[in-house]
Amino acid sequence: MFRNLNPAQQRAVMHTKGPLLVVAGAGSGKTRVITYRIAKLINEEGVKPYNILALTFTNKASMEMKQRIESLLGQKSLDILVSTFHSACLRILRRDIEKIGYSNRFVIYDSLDQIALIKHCLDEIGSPKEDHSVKSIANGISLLKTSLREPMTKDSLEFSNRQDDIVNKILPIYQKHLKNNNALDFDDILILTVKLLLSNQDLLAYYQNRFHYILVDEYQDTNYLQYKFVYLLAKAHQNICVVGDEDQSIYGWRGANIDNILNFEKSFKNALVIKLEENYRSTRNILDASNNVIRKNKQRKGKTLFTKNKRGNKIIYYRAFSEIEEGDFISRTVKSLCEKAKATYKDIAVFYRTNAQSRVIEDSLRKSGIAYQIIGGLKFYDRKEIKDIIAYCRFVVNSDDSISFNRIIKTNMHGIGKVTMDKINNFAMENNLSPCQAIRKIIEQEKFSGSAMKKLKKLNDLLNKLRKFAEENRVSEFISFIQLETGYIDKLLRENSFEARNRIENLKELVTAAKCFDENNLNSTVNGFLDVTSLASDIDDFDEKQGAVALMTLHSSKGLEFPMVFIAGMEDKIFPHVRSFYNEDEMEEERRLCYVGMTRAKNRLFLLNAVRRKIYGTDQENPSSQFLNDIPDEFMENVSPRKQQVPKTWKREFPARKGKNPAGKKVNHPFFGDGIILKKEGTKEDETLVIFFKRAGKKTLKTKYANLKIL
DNA sequence: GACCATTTATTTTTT
DNA sequence: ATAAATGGTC
Repeated sequence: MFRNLNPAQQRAVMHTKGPLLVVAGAGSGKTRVITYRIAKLINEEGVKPYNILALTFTNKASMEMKQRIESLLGQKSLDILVSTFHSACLRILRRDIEKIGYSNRFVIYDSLDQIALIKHCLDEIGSPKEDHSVKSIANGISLLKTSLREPMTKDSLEFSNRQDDIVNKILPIYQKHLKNNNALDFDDILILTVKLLLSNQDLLAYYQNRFHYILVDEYQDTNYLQYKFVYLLAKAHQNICVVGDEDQSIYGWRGANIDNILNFEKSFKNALVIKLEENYRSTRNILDASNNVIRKNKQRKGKTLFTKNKRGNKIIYYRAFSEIEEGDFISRTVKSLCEKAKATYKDIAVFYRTNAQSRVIEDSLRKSGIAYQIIGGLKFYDRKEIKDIIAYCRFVVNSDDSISFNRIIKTNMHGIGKVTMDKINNFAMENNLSPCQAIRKIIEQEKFSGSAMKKLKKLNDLLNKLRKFAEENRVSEFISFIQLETGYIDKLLRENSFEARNRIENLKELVTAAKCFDENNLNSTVNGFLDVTSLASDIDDFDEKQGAVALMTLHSSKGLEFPMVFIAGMEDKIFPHVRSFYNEDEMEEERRLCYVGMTRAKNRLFLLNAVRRKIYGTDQENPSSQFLNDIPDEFMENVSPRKQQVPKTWKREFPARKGKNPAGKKVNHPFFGDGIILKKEGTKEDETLVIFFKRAGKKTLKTKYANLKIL
């Protein structure tokens, strides 16, 4: 059975007892090792499938793993729990969250709900919103929560009491509101699970005993909480196998902790480390070029992949004049690949650094009549119309959920506006009531004047009607009922625009998804459906069987492979992204991202960029990506229209004139916009400028990198 | 409360 | 360029 494994893979499969770290390079047969190892546990060691837990990050990865295991083991495999971290934790919480003082009817707030809640918090403390970007606060909150260490052992979540920054100030208020709304954000799902296990030894023992063998995929992307969760479960039996590759860690900005994999041997004593360094995916040219790129990083355990595959074609480098021409090159090449290299659309993928880049490429593909499929971007469950309907669902399940209630009001279908809404919210806050209780009270006491009262009563009746219907019908029927009964569909029909019709299609799709859920779950509940929708993402249903070129960000490409890959926008400031230039760790992460992108390609790789490109409406000229400089000529062929000089370093459009004080000069920065120089510090290489930007405020920048234009 | 004009902020985002 | 959020008027 294990003949078709190489020696390293065999060792990984055979080591079934005790901690094991498999450092699996790109395309080194990682999935094969995982599935064979599970097969060995069950077929040869007599381990019950029920005692095995396999953790992944995405639903797609877990579905794929399920399929691979099933094709190897058949029926037996169905009892293995193959799940994402979040859905595994969610199961645990739904069962036992009451043990730590929460109701198990909690709802899950996604990133958009989180933003709405943070805005509410900012209002509450009277902090002017323009001082801070809500998104960056959300990011800060998540980073703080996922790296949280001590508070989990305490009774309440206590966070750093430093009041000097907005994140620390907002966090306790934010947590208070989550609790009041009986809602958890994504991070809470992990935090509270760990907290639950820490505070209930019996429960912990139960799960330790249940999951005697644990396997974690993409271990390099775990954050502190996920590490803690795995550590707790595996602590007793130590049968923990993690698979990962530090060179493919690209979610550091979301709190993924690369140290988890770098320090695995410290966390689990006597761990065996096996490196899988033979690549079965890419041609030698592609692999060698990728190795040259990743070699520059310092934060590595260090490994060099090799392959017995043939050398293959050289990587193609094309420097276009504009982003439009870059797109046209892709279209042209896709066509010729399909004609000459007998490729089909589904063999081809285009990666880019930011979602905004996809539009130009789409335009070009569409013009050329090439079918394409975009992965990522606006998620299905993030669409306005979907969120609106889901808000009704949530509120029916959990009437403490003020975010959903606010959303229902904002659908503008109940004739209740900002004034009435504020009154309700204030009344609720003053009397410490949930919005639902507040309405009931207001109606009882006839608190408002005629028309507002009437509308409120009507809304209350509607909500009661929905509640009743939900109890007596299946989820899909309920979703359909909401769409009709609230007048949501009617309103869209009346609009009669292209956009409205599109929204109606999406709402139908939602009903279909619910039907699917009903069919798969005999006792389907609204709450169960909400859990699925909360944890769903778009890459989950990416189907490579469709005959279409796949377009996605480099981040989304992780874990996938394609015979032919284009990476567009390989320019400094685009990729590596401008925000990484001031931080070495972030620059290393960009480099890993480049490595991930390149190693997706099996046969052909095309690296593209443009001399000029329109960004946010203005033209920008960027030198080609510094990562390209690390690919030796022997692996890459330049087919650009004209030999073009590729500046090795950034153009210094603002040379520091000797002795002259630049203070007071007006300058323009490509990212921060217009500003005025306040003062100069340091000299030569270390020279920095303190600049006040109209939009971005005071910034300190290195002259060398800032790429300023004098105005 | 609806509508239009103005302002603002735009990395990546497995869950 | 562009979409979303905010602000002002009717």
